[in-house]
Amino acid sequence: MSKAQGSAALQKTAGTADKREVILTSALDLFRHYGYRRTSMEDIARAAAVAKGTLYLYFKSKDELFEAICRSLAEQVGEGVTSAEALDLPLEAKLNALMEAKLGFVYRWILSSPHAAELVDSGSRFSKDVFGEVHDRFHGAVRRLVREGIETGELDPASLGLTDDAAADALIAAACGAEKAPDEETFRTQLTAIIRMTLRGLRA
Amino acid sequence: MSKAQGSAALQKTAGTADKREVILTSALDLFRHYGYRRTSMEDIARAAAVAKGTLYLYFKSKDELFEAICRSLAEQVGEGVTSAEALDLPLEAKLNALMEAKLGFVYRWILSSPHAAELVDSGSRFSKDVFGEVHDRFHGAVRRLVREGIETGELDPASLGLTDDAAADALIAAACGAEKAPDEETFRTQLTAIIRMTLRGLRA
Amino acid sequence: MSKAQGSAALQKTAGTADKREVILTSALDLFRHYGYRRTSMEDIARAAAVAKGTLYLYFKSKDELFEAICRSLAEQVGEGVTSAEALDLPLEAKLNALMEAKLGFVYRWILSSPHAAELVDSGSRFSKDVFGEVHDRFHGAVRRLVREGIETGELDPASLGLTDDAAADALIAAACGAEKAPDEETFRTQLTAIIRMTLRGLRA
Amino acid sequence: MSKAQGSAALQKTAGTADKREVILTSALDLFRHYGYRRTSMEDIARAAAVAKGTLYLYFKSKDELFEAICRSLAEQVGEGVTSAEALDLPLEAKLNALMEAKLGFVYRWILSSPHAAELVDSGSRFSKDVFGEVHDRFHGAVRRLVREGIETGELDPASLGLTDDAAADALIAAACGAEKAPDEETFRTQLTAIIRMTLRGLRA
DNA sequence: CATGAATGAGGCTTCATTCAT
DNA sequence: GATGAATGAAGCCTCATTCAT
Repeated sequence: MSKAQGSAALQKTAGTADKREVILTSALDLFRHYGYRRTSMEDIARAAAVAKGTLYLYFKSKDELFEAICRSLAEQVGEGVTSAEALDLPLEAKLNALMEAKLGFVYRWILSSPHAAELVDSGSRFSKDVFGEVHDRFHGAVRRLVREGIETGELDPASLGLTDDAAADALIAAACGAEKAPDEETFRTQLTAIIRMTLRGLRA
Repeated sequence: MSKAQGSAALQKTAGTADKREVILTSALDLFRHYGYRRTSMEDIARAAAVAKGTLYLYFKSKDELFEAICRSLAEQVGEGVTSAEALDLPLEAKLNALMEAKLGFVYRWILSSPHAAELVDSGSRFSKDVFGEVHDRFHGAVRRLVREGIETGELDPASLGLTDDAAADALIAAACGAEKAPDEETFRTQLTAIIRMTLRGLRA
Repeated sequence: MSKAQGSAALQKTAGTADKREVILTSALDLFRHYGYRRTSMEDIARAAAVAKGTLYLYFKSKDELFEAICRSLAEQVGEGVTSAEALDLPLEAKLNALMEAKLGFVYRWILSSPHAAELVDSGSRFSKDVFGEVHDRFHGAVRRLVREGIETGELDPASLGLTDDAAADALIAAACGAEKAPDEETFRTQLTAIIRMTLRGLRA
Repeated sequence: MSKAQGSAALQKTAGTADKREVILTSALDLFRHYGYRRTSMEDIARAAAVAKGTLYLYFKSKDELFEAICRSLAEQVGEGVTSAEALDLPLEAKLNALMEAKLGFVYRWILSSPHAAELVDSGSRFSKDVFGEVHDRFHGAVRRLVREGIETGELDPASLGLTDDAAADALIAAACGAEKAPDEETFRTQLTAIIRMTLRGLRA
């Protein structure tokens, strides 16, 4: 009924040019709160303060609307990762920045939702394609960072019986574990702790 | 259509007494393969070789059927954790056993499915309650293990600026990151790597 | 609204075994009165005194329901043609019987409807297949009849510059013109007149 | 999508004065190819290279647009019939000319379309009114022709037990049967054959 | 206990029509 | 006059759930 009346009011003041944006925002909001299944196109239309038919002027179907949301998020994450990659920082700080860029953003926008998992799953049909590029870039950045650490003698995965890449992958996997944190503060605390622990474990 | 004809035939031979079990098994199977949304009560009935109405003799609703599955899984995980806890092993081996008991089982049954996320999400409404107890027990076990390690002088979280419990929580979080592995072998490899890295990081 | 309340009441007394039949009858009735487009599944359900969902237990879609109607009619026409073919009558009488079997039935059930044309067209996607067999049988019967007439010396299409089959085809086409009659009496009168005229024209 | 892009381009060069004509032409084209239901106002607008709203400047509704098409066709048929009526030809030739004027035109523009039936039906609500006048004129012309034939002694419907008008009506009905021909050549062949047969049947 | 035919609310989508620019 | 973004009623279909047998 009045699921998203509040945000509708706020967004109504937005110009008509970016109605598409309003729809995307409203939809993401509802998906995060109620999940993909439980959010009907009617709900989205109401939240965006447009008619149901209007949604179909901007998105061919509910699925495509969802895909557009994902694409938009992926883009933002991508930019964050690229920025972090350009920073000139010591190893641990840079790893933190990279992880924060990737996981932090995703965390704040998606995973903090009670329906995070379903959202990710609903998109699983295409999320490989949508999130693939940014994921690869992130992966590459971490691997490079690890290799640099090895070259400078700061890291030594071999002493743990790990190849360079296996170490990087494990580093990433471990950091991802922080995503399950119940709130953002915990998330950040855990992410830092994990990175510190694992990096120390990899040190020569 | 014939989604689960195969298992239906197999299960038909089961006694009528454990029809409830057959339904649970068939449903889990379908949920894992097709997701919660795309699995209809009709599909489940067919797979379990019973009539649709029969499902409602054993479970009040689709949601409750799903909850029962979760409860059953939680029970099995709980038993595994308890067993692992009772083992008399060195620190790293025991941590591995505990993690394997908790994560490995969940991984094999849920997360390895292409619809893992949706399943986890579908249960999010109540998963706290269902998985809460086993989760707490697991958590307690790891914390105890960490404290033991500190007492024996093997671990020293303080040197990383972490409290005992924060270290245990980060350990768990990091291990959970392995759940995203694409296949079981990778999962096991990464789990081992993560534990080795983090434990070494925590060593005195 | 109350489009077909009347027939609904009548049909409600029918046994549940032939609910499929009730649906078919109700649907044909509505299609004839209101056309395919203007008849909604809801209307049909109401007329058949069943729920909307029930329709889908018997027919996969609106189109398929329509196809089933056509198939049923084709079957009945086919039987009529077969019966007429078996009769032992003089040429003109037999031609009349055949035409009546084919055109008369179609006329009474479909073409008398103000939406006849749309119905035929709606089915055009498959009507070739559905009505094809009966149409061919009818065609063959008329052609055989014409050839017999020629053999007995009663007919002589050649004197009009027509081959045997062209004569038969023209005979059929001419008779079909009667289908446009505004009422059944006119239809029958015209059919008789057309057959008499054309046959006399073909006589030796 | 690009249903009628081609003709759109061609028609774009037309002056704005006869935009109405362009719309009519484009719409008829689409109706013939795709049927009334499957042709949306959007399709028509695109094909006519105007905006959707423009259609409503010239026609109050989709139905009225269709009615205008019918009216335009009726007018052309009417002119054809009037021309044929004025010709000074022997009986059979004149009948052929009249039939060709009426049926041939309709055939070429409507009935040759795969959606003929639906079109005819879509107009059934008002086609009596639209096609009524031309139909009556045609009817009258044929009846007069028959009466002339009787007066000159060329025809003798009474010998078949038919009144003058019944004979004329049956003649028309029979000729209409040719409309179902699959292609124009067959149509013309059958029309000629039907007229020859029936006229010979009516000869004294 | 078991069945499965029946239900009907609810979801997604289309499209004729309107109206502010 | 012309536009095309916006509308919202209406249609088709799915599926969790019920209940008479």
